[in-house]
Amino acid sequence: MTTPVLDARQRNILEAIVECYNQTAEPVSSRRIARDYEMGLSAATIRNTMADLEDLGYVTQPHTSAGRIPTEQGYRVYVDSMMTTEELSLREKQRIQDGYVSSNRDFEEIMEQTSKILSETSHYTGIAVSPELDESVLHRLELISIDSKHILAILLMASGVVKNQVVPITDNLSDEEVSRMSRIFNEKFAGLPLKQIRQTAQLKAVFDQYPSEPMAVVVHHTLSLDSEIHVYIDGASNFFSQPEFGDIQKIEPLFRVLERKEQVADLLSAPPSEFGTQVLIGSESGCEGMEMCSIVRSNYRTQGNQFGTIGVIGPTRMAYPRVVSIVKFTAEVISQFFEPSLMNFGG
Amino acid sequence: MTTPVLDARQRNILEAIVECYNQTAEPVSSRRIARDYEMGLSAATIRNTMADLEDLGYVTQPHTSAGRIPTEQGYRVYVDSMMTTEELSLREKQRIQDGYVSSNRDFEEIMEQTSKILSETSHYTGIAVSPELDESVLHRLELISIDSKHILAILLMASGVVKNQVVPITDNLSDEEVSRMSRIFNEKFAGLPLKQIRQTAQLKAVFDQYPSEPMAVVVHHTLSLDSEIHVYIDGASNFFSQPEFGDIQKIEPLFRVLERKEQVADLLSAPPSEFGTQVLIGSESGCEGMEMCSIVRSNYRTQGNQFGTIGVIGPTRMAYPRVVSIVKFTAEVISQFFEPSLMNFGG
DNA sequence: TTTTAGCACTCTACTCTTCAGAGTGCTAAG
DNA sequence: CTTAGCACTCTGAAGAGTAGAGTGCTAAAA
Repeated sequence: MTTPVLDARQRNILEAIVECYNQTAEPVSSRRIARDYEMGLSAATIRNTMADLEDLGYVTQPHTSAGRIPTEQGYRVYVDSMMTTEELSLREKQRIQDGYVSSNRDFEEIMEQTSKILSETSHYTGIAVSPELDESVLHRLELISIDSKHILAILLMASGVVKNQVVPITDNLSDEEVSRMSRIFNEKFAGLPLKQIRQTAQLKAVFDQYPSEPMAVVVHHTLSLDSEIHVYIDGASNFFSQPEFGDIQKIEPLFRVLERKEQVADLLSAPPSEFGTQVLIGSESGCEGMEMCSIVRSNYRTQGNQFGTIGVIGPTRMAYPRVVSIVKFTAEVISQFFEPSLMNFGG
Repeated sequence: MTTPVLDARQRNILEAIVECYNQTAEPVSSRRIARDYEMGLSAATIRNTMADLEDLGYVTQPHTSAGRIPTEQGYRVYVDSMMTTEELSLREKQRIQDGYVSSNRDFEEIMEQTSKILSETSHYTGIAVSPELDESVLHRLELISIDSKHILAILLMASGVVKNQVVPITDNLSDEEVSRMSRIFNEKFAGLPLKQIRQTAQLKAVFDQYPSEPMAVVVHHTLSLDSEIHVYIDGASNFFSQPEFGDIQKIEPLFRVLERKEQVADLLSAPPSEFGTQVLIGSESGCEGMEMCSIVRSNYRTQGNQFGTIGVIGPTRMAYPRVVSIVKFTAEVISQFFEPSLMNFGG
């Protein structure tokens, strides 16, 4: 399907409709555009053009005698080829960066702060999704003997993330045995992604050098750690301030979706081909309950070349230029946190 | 203020009003009670008693020609002296315990599962609050040298919780120096609650045995770790199913509160004098936005004799007997997870 | 050929009224 | 002390009327 080309006037009027509707949340009338946007055209002329835009599918009328509101298709061309993504002011950039000062650069804390900062600066719902641990590269494993029945396995990931796992053991192992185990493990596996380690570790032959029982237990438990993607959400209740969500029927399905973390993670995670910042408008997300929402998302990079996602969910009637700038800039800020100079222990 | 004593009939009718209202969410009429509850009394007689109950403050009328609904005071006597807390069926107990089978006994995962289980079995909002780390006893500190610029500090808490902290250092420290630092630290501090360690560590004299600079840095960073209480919430959108929350004005303030995790933690955390299971009805919680809600909460015990809280938040019109049983039982199940036989490394 | 003024038409949203139904309080009889 | 009966009150739904906003169309003006 080829999108019909709009002439200059049609573009101007569509842009005016989008911007006016985004401010007021009410259908935009021809008179309003004639009055508020200096086009040198009368309301009647604008009416004609609006009828054209409606035929082309860019705007629609809630009812016969109402103004126009943009369709998803209308928003799509606006986002793709009309809006000018404004650079954030220094003040706002500072504000975003300041949001992180209190944090200890602890991974979880950064994620939490991110969702909060995104929601507070955008006034919509902020979301941060951790990278999939499974794809992440193991830098080193450390084993510590806790007591006669437990070992603590510490996984230092190349990304800077640290994960623990308590491993129950039956035999009492000496400190030497424990450190030998970690040495063997690291010789085999340090530098590989967890996923691959998991696959390889199933081959028993790998451990023929060592009495297989305790080693197998340790490996098994170590690798069975929670590899879930974590999702951090903040500012969901900002939706209550949006007039078009002033109705329970409108807002309930949305909150039901936001409570299913895995679904939110899928929603935010871009197809691997696409990097950078994207906008999903309305039903483009393909998510039931999110038809009235748009998503602005962006990738960040952790050190092990892992990618996580952050984003903002708001009403379709969203301040796109601003939100795109915020999400993009915040993703850059996070990526910096994970840059070698700051967090390197993967020399 | 002494609560007036109710006679048997008044008690029966109050109980009937509470139970009927809890089922229907609509004001209860005298006729309905006469018909549905076998009291051998006519509607007129019940009306008289209802008027008495209203004078005493146990029930109220939304408007002159409507039935009665219980007041907070009415719910209070119901919860305190009328309802019979039913024992959960074996099936339900099983269901709760099964909710944990997939989990690795990892602390965070148990908390997440708990909020989910509470919400799914109660059909209200389930909440789990971790114990305050600050009060928690440190079992042992381990230091691992990561690279020339970073040490990893691992805090093994007596409760079974494990926390990490990456500590940046300036001098390159040998493995022996690192292990000597942890030895000194443990000699001084193992077995003490974090809070006390924090206070003592401020006295420089404590470290006179060791070149104070690197040690001080390590101690400072180690103790500055995120000691926040974590709050896990699930099933908040169950409120949408409650007819009395069918209005944005009713549900918005509630969701605003649920988004402020610290506030939820305060709400759930009982005054230290009270253990066991408690019910907070309506404005008893003293929390703005929660006037239409009740809270059922219970403590669980971690191994270091630390106490966390779990609970359920639902409408004042809540199935109290059932929810109290659920919360109580779930708290017992969690406490078992932390029992020495399963998780001991604090010999 | 394009733009605009004018006008009839349509639809919404608000207000007002009416009316049935539900439930009470009161009174007087059982 | 209990109950039947009845007048009274209040809600909520349904219907009618109205003002206002906005459109589409037509015919004149540029």
